[in-house]
Amino acid sequence: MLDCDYLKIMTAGKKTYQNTILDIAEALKLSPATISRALNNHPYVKEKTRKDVMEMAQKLGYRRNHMASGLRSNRTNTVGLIIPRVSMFFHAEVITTIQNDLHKHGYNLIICQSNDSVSMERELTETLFASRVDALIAACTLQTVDFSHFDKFVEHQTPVIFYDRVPVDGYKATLIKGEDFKGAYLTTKHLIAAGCKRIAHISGPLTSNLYQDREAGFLKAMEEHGLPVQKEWIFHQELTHENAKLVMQALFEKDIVPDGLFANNDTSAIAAIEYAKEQNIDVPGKLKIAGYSNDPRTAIITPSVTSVEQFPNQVGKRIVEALIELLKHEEGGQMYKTEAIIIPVELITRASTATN
Amino acid sequence: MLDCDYLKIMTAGKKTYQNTILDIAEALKLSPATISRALNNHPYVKEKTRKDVMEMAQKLGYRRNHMASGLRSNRTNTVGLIIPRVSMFFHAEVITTIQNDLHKHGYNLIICQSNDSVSMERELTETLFASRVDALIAACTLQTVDFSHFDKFVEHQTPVIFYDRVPVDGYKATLIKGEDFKGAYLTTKHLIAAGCKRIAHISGPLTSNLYQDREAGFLKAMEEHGLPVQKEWIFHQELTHENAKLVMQALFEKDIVPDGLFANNDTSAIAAIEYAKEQNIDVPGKLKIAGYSNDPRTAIITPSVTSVEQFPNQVGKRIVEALIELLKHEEGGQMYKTEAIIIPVELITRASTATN
DNA sequence: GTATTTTATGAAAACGTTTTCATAATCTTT
DNA sequence: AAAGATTATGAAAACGTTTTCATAAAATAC
Repeated sequence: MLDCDYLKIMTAGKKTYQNTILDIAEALKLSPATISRALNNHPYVKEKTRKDVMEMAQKLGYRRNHMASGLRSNRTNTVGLIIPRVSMFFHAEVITTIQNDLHKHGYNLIICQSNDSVSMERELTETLFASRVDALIAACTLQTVDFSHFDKFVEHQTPVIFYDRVPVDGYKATLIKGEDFKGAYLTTKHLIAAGCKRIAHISGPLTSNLYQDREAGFLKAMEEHGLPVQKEWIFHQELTHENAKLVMQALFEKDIVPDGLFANNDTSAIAAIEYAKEQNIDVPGKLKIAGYSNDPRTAIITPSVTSVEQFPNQVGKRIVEALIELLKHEEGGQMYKTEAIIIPVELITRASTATN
Repeated sequence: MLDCDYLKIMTAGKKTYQNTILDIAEALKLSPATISRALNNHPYVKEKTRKDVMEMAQKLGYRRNHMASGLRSNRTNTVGLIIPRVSMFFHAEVITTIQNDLHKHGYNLIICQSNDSVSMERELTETLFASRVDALIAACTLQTVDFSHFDKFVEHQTPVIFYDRVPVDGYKATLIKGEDFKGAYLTTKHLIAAGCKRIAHISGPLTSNLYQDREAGFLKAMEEHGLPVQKEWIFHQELTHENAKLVMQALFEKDIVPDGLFANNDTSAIAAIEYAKEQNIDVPGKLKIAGYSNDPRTAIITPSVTSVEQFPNQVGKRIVEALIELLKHEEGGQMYKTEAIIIPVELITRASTATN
């Protein structure tokens, strides 16, 4: 008869076959406290004990109950993420990196989509707060101007990181943004250098800092070159395929038509290319087109589209870096970085803006 | 002096300003049990009481602690998801729907990426199991042939749903798959009908049921039309851009070249189109090309690429439907659907396979 | 060899809910 | 009006950890 009393635990007629810390304690004639310490690499536990515990845990197929431990220790090892939509190229890439990097540090990621609805975004902050996430990452809705639904996290000392679409400086959260002014400035200058004199601009809603900054960049470049800006050639709208087509129609049924177009996302730029093809408008001969985000489609369409690379993987990487640092010195340490983290952009020039 | 004793709770010098069920109980002179029942819409609670509780909860900014409730009730209202990569078009779309639909039913989604590594996939099952997810959704690695790391969920009565890349029938889990045989069969027939006689086939690793089924569909169509299948024109490989280009080089440096290509994903098909452009091979004149998945890029490239639509949103929708049903009659009910759910496919024909 | 520090363990409380059991209050039925 | 059924509430245990406090054992210092 072997001394495998503990095996009874596994086969006992309990409703659940889940082994707990108490089962390990019983099997080894130790207290639950010691088991917990051993499993958590607490310094005050004998090497031999730790080894025994680890082995027994393995043997019993023990798995820590995250809810119990989270309840007691007030940590969940879970980070929440709120984004408009998973399936946008830029965001999909950012998420990929965030999830991979967080996993390396032992954190889970709960992903929630606002579908670009402010009320949904608001609701999701409730859900994630109730889930007691250790930190929150958010790319807000374009319509989000009031950020008060994030206040509860700040008050509760939970780090919040905004990226892409961020609140104004001064909010007690970490901000990670791209060089939107510069991206737009470079693109516009590039169009001008390629010979464009009458440049139209498809922008997003000005409720978002993103498009404010880009428009400023656009205007700066135009101004520097003494080019007139026509108010009715700047469009503020949701950046969809359909809207972009409508804009093109409106623009090209007039007598004076633009010879350059700076669209604020690639979907719009692609729609413009398609319209030009349909109407036999020569791109880049008669009209040069640039987009934003360097979506893979820009490289594939004919003509390929000049766009601004935003390095989504860099964004994701920096987000996790910042987060881990903030989570390290919890209690006491700053819950946010005082200055925004800026991710550089790069203009990728392609056929749609070529000269000759 | 107003009777707002309960306000003290909010401002008391506690370390955390989190209000609990006990605070509501105290404020209303009720027991925590009643509060809990009121909040959970338990039938045995007076209408007036429920109203009072709701109001006070609102007033105190109460938010349920998911960990505490999960610990006690053994439910987390969280579903785990394991996929190869978030940023693949098909998966991004599936996730979008899953997350949105699950949220409607009050479930959170923890998304994990295996990066197509079997060992990572194995590790993630551990993590998600320890998190006590109420259910698991998985799209496995192409190399996953042993599914034993999912056994713990099955044994623990936790529903598991596989999609896209699934284990053989008979595993105690719900299976959701596309009509892979049919998709490949239709595509091949279409190529043949368009006049192709020498069709090459870029397949994935045969470790996955996906590519087994598709290859069977391809072979069936070829056989039906009495076309010879050349072993060396069937390639089993990781479906990357680079690999596809290599295949094209290999194929077109021979004397006898194919006049049709059926690629098992769109990335490969697009790579083939690019190669053809570089080498001035007329598509669809000299070579007709078809892909799989109906990635947005297929519609945009010139020539646009024939592909197979898999309806990712349908897939996501059906996954959640099945899940909710399984979770409803927990305890006792089946933990899986005995027969696989099949999502139809549709061949989208485009310029790359057009005749004359 | 005693006093002190350091290391190692255990007992018990705590985390915030849910749920069982008991009981009180109310409503039906006779 | 008594008996039974139903509705409404409370007390207390439970979920599986972590952590505080106390104390025992070992190591170090005097």
